[in-house]
Amino acid sequence: MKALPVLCCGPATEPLDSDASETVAARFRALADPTRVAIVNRLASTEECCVCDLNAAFDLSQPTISHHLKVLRDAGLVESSRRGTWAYYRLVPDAVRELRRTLGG
Amino acid sequence: MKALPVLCCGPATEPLDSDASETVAARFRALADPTRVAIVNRLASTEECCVCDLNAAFDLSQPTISHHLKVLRDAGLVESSRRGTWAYYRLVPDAVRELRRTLGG
DNA sequence: ATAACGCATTGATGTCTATCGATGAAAGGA
DNA sequence: TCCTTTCATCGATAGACATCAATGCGTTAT
Repeated sequence: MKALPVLCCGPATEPLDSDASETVAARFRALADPTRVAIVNRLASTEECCVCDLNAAFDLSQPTISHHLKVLRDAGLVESSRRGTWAYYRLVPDAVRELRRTLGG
Repeated sequence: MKALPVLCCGPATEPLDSDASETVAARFRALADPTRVAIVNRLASTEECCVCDLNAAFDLSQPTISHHLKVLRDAGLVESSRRGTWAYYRLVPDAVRELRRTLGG
């Protein structure tokens, strides 16, 4: 999981090389699906959430939710920990902040 | 081109309905490609740019660049105007700000 | 020990998308 | 008028992705 350039689209932005563009695009790609946006949205106001709740909240199969969580994990936007049988997911606020900062401001 | 919800991922975020999630995801999807990130990056520091310059700057065919510009236009992130034979593209700073705000202020 | 539950992974499938060559449309120049 | 340039659109294709059923694995309950 590579570090994000400071700016991509804000005023006074420095030119990105193609590698940096790919890194930024990869981060946005993680949020380019409505289900993942909804998952992140839920985690943003829930502190912590077990997968079973997400499975219940979305009208999608359990493997599909698991897939989306993996995409978000690989992007560094969420992190998880197992406690007993359950897996709990949390948002990584720094990752969101970093992404916001990339948009300038 | 729908309006973006105020927040999707910031602290104290309100729950998004599935329609709002799709709207947010669509905006991110426009930036989910390295070429489009690079185009937006270039426009962010160039004020205005004709398509011919973009064609020269990227190692991609002219139809491909044109396709990416259409995606960015449909997302409201850029706008264009023709002057004579040339088409000039500009960033829409408000769209970028709106997207940044969605990530939490 | 065995059944049941929670979650991840695998494999398959249909859809979306990035890319290109070919073509079209509009404008300018010879 | 005809040719050239600039850009958009069309049609085709290969690769990526969202989705599900089936399966595997670890944990808890009976």
